[in-house]
Parts: sequence; C-alpha cells; structure tokens
Amino acid sequence: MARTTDGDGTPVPQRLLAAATRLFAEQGYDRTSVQEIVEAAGVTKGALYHYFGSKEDLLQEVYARVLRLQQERLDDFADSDAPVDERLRSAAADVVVTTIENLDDASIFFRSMHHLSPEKNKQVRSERRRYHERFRALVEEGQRAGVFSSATPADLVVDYHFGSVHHLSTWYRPDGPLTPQQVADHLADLLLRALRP
Amino acid sequence: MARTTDGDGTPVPQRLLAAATRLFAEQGYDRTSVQEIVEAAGVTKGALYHYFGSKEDLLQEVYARVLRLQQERLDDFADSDAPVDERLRSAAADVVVTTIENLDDASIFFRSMHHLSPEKNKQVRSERRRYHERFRALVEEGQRAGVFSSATPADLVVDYHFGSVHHLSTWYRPDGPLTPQQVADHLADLLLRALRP
Amino acid sequence: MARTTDGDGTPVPQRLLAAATRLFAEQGYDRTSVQEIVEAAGVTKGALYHYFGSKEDLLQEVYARVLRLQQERLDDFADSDAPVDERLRSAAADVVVTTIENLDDASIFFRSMHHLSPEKNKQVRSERRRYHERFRALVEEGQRAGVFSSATPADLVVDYHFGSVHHLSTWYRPDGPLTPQQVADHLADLLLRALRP
Amino acid sequence: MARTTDGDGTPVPQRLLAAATRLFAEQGYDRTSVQEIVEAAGVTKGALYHYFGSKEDLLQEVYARVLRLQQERLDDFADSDAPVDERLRSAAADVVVTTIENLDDASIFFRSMHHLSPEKNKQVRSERRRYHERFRALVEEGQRAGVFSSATPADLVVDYHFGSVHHLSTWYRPDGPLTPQQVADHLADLLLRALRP
DNA sequence: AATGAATGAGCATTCATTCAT
DNA sequence: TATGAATGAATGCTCATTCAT
Repeated sequence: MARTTDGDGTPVPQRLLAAATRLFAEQGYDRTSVQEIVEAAGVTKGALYHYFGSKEDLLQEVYARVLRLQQERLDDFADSDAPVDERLRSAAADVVVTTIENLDDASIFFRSMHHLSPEKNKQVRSERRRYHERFRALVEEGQRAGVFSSATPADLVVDYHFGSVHHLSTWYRPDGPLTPQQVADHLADLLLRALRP
Repeated sequence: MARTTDGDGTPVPQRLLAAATRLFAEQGYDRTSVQEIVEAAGVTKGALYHYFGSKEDLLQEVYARVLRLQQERLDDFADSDAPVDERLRSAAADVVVTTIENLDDASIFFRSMHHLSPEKNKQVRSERRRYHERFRALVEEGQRAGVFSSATPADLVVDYHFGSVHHLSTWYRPDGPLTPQQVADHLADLLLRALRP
Repeated sequence: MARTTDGDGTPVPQRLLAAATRLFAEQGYDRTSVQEIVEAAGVTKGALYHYFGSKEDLLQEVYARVLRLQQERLDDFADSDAPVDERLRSAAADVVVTTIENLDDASIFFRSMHHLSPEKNKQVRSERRRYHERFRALVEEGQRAGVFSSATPADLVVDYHFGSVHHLSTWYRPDGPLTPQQVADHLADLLLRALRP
Repeated sequence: MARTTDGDGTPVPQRLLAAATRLFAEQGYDRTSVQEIVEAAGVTKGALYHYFGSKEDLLQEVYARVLRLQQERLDDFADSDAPVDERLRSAAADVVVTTIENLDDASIFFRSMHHLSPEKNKQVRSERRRYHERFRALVEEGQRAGVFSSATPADLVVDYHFGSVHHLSTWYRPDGPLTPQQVADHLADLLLRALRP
C-alpha cells in the first residue's frame, strides 16, 4: 500500500477533491480557504500543492469530473435505438435525477464558474457546449421528423430545459413532497408537452 | 444640495448603488472590493460607510430595488382584466424582457444571494416567495378554469419557467440573433404550449 | 431658557461630560468613540466640537473636575485644628469613601491618564503632585512631632496609601461584605498602625 | 532550526512576545498596532498570525508568562520553614523587587487587563485569585498564631499591600533615590508594622 | 448653537502560495 | 511524498475631525 492513502484507504488527491467539492458547494469558492480544504481532507497544505498547482486547479478538476460523468450518461441515452421522443424524454429526465443526486456539483457549477481564469473558463465552456449540442441534436432530429414542433429554435428549447435544471439547486429540498424521479418526470413531461406539434 | 451630489448631479448613495451593481455583476460579490466600488463611484470609503452599514447592506439594497420593480410589473399584468392565458403570457414574456434589460441585476441575483447573512437572506427569500406565489396563482387560476392542463403542479410550472429566466444571464448575448422581445415571445410560448390541456 | 439645555434641563457640556465619564470608565478611552458619546448625550458631533476642542480635551475635563473635588476635600480635612493623627486618619478615610463613591472617575484615572498628550499629561500630573504633597505634609508633621514613626520616608508612606486607593477600582464591589465606610476605616487604620512609633 | 530564528538566534514567538511586552507597556494595548509589533520583532504579520491567533492572544501570553513566574516565586517563599512573619516579609519584599525589575509587565497588567475578552479575562482573574489566596493564607496563618493583629480582615490586608505594588509602575523611577531593594524593604516593613498586634 | 456629509489615514485579520527540509 | 514556517499584498471596516450651511 502506497503512502498516498491514509487510514480510510482513499488516495489523497481524491480525498482533497471530495473535501473541496463539499466545501465549495456549502460556502462558495472564494469563501473556502485552502486551509479548510486540507483540514477536511486530513492532509497539509504542502500535500495539496504537490498534487494540484493551485486552488483554481482544484476547482477545474471538480468541473472536469462532473462534465465527464454527465456526457457519458447523455451519450448512452442518445445512442439508444428508441424513438426520438422517448430518447429525449429519458435524457431530459435523467439529467434532472443525476443533478438532484449531486446537488453539490450543480451548485458549484452555477455559482463558481466565473471564478476560473479566462483560459480555464473557455475550456470548461467548450466541454459544456459539446454537451449542449448533443442534446440539441436530439431536439432537431425530432423536429425534422415532425415529431416535435418547430415553432421554437432548438437552441432555445435546450436552454429552456437546462435553465430549469440549473434552478434545481435553488429550490429542490430532499425533504420536499416530490422524489427526484417524480420531479424529473414532471420536468421532462413539460418539455415534451411544449414540443407537441 | 451641493454636498450630496457631485459633478454629474447624481446623489452619492445612488452613485454607489449603481457602481456596486455593475461591479458585483462583472466580478462577483466577493471579488469586488469596497475600494473598487468607491473609486468607481468617485467617493471615499468613509462616504460609503456613512450611507451603508456594510458591503453586505449594499448588496441587499441592490436586491431590494430589483425586487420592488419586478413585483410592481408582475402585479400590473396580473391585475389586468384580460383572459388568464393572456395575462400569464404577458407576465411571462415581460419578466424575460426586463431581465434581459437588467442582466446585471439578474447575474447578481443568481450568483450572489448566498453571500447574504442568514437573516438578510431570509428576508430576500420571503420577498421572492411573494413574487413566486403571485405568479403561481395565475397558473392555478388557469388550471381551475380548465384553460391549462393540471398534469403538473403549479409550483413546478413556475420553477420551470423561472429557471429559464435565471439562466438567461448565462447564455444571452445582446449581439446574438434574437432580440429580447423575440426571446421573450419564444419562452412565453413554450410555457403556454406546455400548459395546453 | 437658553438653547444649551434639552428636555432634562441639563446644559449640553455637562451632559457630554457625564456621558463621556461613564463610557470612558466602562469601555476605556480608546474604545469609546465620539459617536457613542454624542449619542449617549443626545446631541450631535457638531455640538461636541463646539464645546470641546477634541476628544482628548473631554478627557482632560473629566480629570480636572475630579482633581478639583478631591483637593477641596483634602484641604478641608488638613486645615482643621484636630490633632495631626486625627487629621491624617480623617483624610485617609475620606479619600477612600469618595473614591468608592466615584469609582468611574477612579477607573478612568488609573487606566486612561497615559492617553493624554505630553503637555496635558504634565499639567494633570502637576495637580496630582500638589495633592500628594499636601498629604505628605501631614505625614511629615506627625513625624516631626514624634506621633508617627520616621522609619519610612513620608513620600513612600503616601504612595503606599494611595496605591491601595487606586487599587480599589480593581477589587471593590458595591455588593461585597463591607460598606464604603468600613473599608475606609480599615484602610486608614492600617495606615495609622503602620505609622505607630 | 534555521527558519525559526533570525540573526540573533531567538525564536520568532519569543521575539514577538518581547516586542509586544515592551510596546504594550510603553503605549498601551490599543495604541500599539500589530504592524509596530512585527516591525519591532523583525518579522511579518503573517508570521505573527502563524503563532498567535490574534493580538489579544499575544496579550494573554504576556500575562500567562508573568503569572507563572510570580506564582513560582511566591510558592517558594511561602513553603520555606522560616517563622511566618519572616516568610510574609520575604514574600512581600520579593514581589516588590521583581515587579520593579519587570515594570513593563506590571504596567500592562494594571492598564490593559480590561482589554481582554470576557472569557480570557475570567481565566487571568482566576489565576490572579490563586496568587492572592496563597498570600492571604500567610496573613491568616500569622493572625491565628497571634503574631499578627486580627483587627483587619486578611483579604483587605492583601489588597492593601498589592495596591502599593501595582502603584509602583506609576511612580517608581530607576534613577530615583532608592534602590529596588530599599523600596522593597520599606514597603514590606510598612506591612509588617501595620500587622503588629 | 448646531448639523451631518465627507474625509483619509489607520486598523486587525486573512490567505494563496513558496520553499528549505 | 510531504511538512509547516513565512511571506506580502489585499480586505472590510472604524474613527476623530472638518466645514459649508
């Protein structure tokens, strides 16, 4: 067993990433000090700077992990061979459920992205765009097939839906009346109903 | 009168509020220093603290002004005697247009609200709720009248729409292909289409 | 009735002096802001600076009033035609009683004197010295008459007694077991007993 | 080891403590800025806050060191097997000598203690009380043995003496006519004479 | 006699980052 | 691989004092 793990066996970089994610979500990026992160992870500052070049690098890693996960799930749904309306409904509902299950990640996304330096911001945005375009392609496919109304530009439809997804971290409470799946079904339903020809 | 205004004739508190609004939107609350604000407003720190108790008070004032304006507009639309679907469509489109026209305020709202202390946060949230409830009442009125589908709880419908409004500050660019009014019409249309029985 | 009094009829300068005395004693000179003083006195800053040149002037006035009172009392006792031991005992006990009755003044004296500028400090010290010398003269008179032991220099005897007087503000509590008069009698007794030949 | 010391080989925390002690005594706690302290110690602010949590912590450390030293000396004298009047005389004289030798510490004690937060103040006071009680026990022992008069409560006797000790920082000057030891002998003598039956 | 807006210098504290070990 | 002492610049805020009215 290498030195990079501690009592609990989790490697140091992952412990740092987990601690940072939780703290960034709870307090915001600027209000979380490097000292707090290393204390929560049970290591020292030197260790953090051994694995990450800066506090900002840590934030970017949090983003990278989330983006990778979301893109994988979207690709899976979009690549299935179900009818396009079912594929869109599944993907639209899934992003709601996984966002609720990782509300910390979502909070960080919509509140801390502007804390990245221009270059890193650009990189994250381009990965976001890839995600957005995959989703938009589904909408356009349905519009071309006449399954969805073409009254609204597909881009706007996607932003309409993702607006509500981002908004989840503002109002969703685990102890509220609806389960994540129920919320997801309702929101996907609203999207599909809005797209009825 | 001479003392409370400067070269441009605008009272000092309003100059400070305007400068703070712009800077909070551009850089975020934590990244904007009091020094930057007073320099942008052309006054000294002492003057700022003469009118505002703290940097946080300044942020709260920004919120208070926006909330007041939005509530007034919503009340006007909701109180008209047009049919309920027209009233909802007008209100839904209007909030989009005014949000786009004041994107700075919107950015601050969705990125900096968590920087308020618990008490102030509570106060702002309760005013937000009042706004939300007025909007929800419109949806419920239409559902009771059978004009709108009751498939989705009215609360969720409202959050669906406001998610897309908040999201505007993330993607809307003045030099994009759509005018504010066009965006507003499309988004209001999506809402009304989703509510078709 | 002039403008210098308010609802309660007390002239503004005296109200300021009383407020300052209380606040300086409670919080210390440096920790008391001019704003607090004027609020406690129910006037504005402009009024304070109309009557007093500076915050420091206010402190000096507090001193001046106390010194005047104490000197008057000491002179009365020292000038009586009782035997010297009785005169010393009376004066020694009286300064204890009046110090306890004005513990605020005493606290200020022993904690804030070093906040005066060199010139003002010098002036206060010279008035203190006059007081000290009058007291010392009583001791010396008794020593010359053989009523008091000459084993200790009179200066040191006076400092010994006044040390205990200054110390009162550290330990005396109105709700303690001894009345001011009892404390005074005990301390004067200790002084006289120490001076027995 | 190289890092924790500088040119003169004294560890940084001790250098800071020494500089703070001198400056607090000369100018008072509130009038001494953290900047002055670190400049006097030849380090930066960051270094100070690496070792001490706050300016107040620094003050408390000054107290803690003095209290420890004084308690040790008192215990040594009180535990000897000389007659009780000799033990009291030695202890009473010793506290005078060591106070004069550390007049800075004494000044801080009697002028800055009220600058501590309530909790820290309480802690320091309780250690003071332990010291006071050890001294009082000596007086009571002599009173029970009939060596000292019981006319005055022992508590008051202790406060009488310590008043004069505190007062030293007000009037004692190294270039005065009396050596520290002479002052100590006189003050101890006054105490013992006052206690004669 | 009194106001209160405005100043400007100063304050204690925080923090991401570096680097000798 | 990891430590932790040290840096140095920045931050929000306070306050005695001034002065046009």
